[in-house]
Amino acid sequence: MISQKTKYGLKALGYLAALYGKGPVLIAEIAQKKKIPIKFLETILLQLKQNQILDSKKGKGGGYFLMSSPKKTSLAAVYRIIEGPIAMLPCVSLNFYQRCKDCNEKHCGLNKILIQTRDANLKILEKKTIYDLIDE
Amino acid sequence: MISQKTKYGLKALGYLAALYGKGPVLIAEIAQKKKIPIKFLETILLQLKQNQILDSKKGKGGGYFLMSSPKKTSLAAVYRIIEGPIAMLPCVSLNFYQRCKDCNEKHCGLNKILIQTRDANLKILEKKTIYDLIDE
DNA sequence: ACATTACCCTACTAAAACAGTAGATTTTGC
DNA sequence: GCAAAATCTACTGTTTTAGTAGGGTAATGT
Repeated sequence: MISQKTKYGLKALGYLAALYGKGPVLIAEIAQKKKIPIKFLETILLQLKQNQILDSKKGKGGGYFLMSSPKKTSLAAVYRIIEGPIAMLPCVSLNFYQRCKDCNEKHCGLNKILIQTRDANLKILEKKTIYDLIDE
Repeated sequence: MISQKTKYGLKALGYLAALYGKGPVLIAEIAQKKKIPIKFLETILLQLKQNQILDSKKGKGGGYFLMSSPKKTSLAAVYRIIEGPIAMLPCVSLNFYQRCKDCNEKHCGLNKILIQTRDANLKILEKKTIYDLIDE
C-alpha cells in the first residue's frame, strides 16, 4: 500500500500534466479539483519542487507547473521521491540498498523472489510517466 | 516495503519448509536459526496457524509445522494474511477492495496503472510458494 | 500423578510514521 | 504599497510498528 501522501502527489501531478504548457496552476485549484486538503498538498508540492519535478512561481499569477514535459518524468522517479523504495525490502533495493544484517543474500530464498517483484514493478513504473496519470 | 513482521513470517516459513515432514519444530529453534525475537515470532506463527497455514502440537516433542506441503501454499496467500493487500491502493485490490471516495475509477489514470502493478505482483506471488523460500 | 515442555493469551510501551494544522514570512505583479 | 500566492517553521493528534512482560493453559513422557 502506498501512503495517502503519495496518492495525493500522483493525483496532483496528473492534474498538472493535463494543463501542461498553460502556465502556473494555483495550489487551491489543484486541492479543490482533486479533493486534497490544501495545507497537506502544499507540503507535497514543495517536496516535488525541491526534487526538480515541479517548478513554481510566487506572487500574483503564480502557482505550480511541471518542470519538464509530462512524458519525460517516469513514475518510478516520482515514487522514489514521495514514497521511497520500490523494492519490498532494503536488501533488494537498487536506490535505497541496505545490507541484510541477519541473512546471506546469496543464499536467501526470499531475496530471489523479491528481486523478481522489484523488477516487475520497475518495468512498469520506469515506462509509465506523469502523462499516463491524466484522467480520461 | 513490507513490515518486519512479514519478513520474519516468510523467513520462518522457509525454515519450516526445509524441515517439512520431519515433525514439529520448536519456536525457540526457528527464532535462533532465523534470528527473530522469540516472543515476536510467537505472535506471527500463531496468526499463521489461525489462518490454516501452520499447525502445531503442544507438550513435549511439540512445535510448529506446515499444515500442507510447502508447494501447495502460495506466497500471495501468506502475504495477504500477514501484510494485507497486495495492491498499492484499496480501489485496486481484489481481496481488500474499497471504493475510492474522491475519484471515478473508470476515468482514473492512476487506477489503470496500479492495476498493472497489482497484476504483475500477483503473477509472481501466486506462482511462488513457501517451498521457494527455502534458502540454498 | 506430576513435572516438564511448549503453545496460547492479555496487556503494556517506546518510538516512529502518518496525516494533517496553524501561523508567520517572503516574493511577485500591478 | 497592496494584495495574491508560494514558502517556511513548528506543532499536534492518531495510528502503526516492533516489540516486551508475565503469566495461563494444555499436552506429553515417565
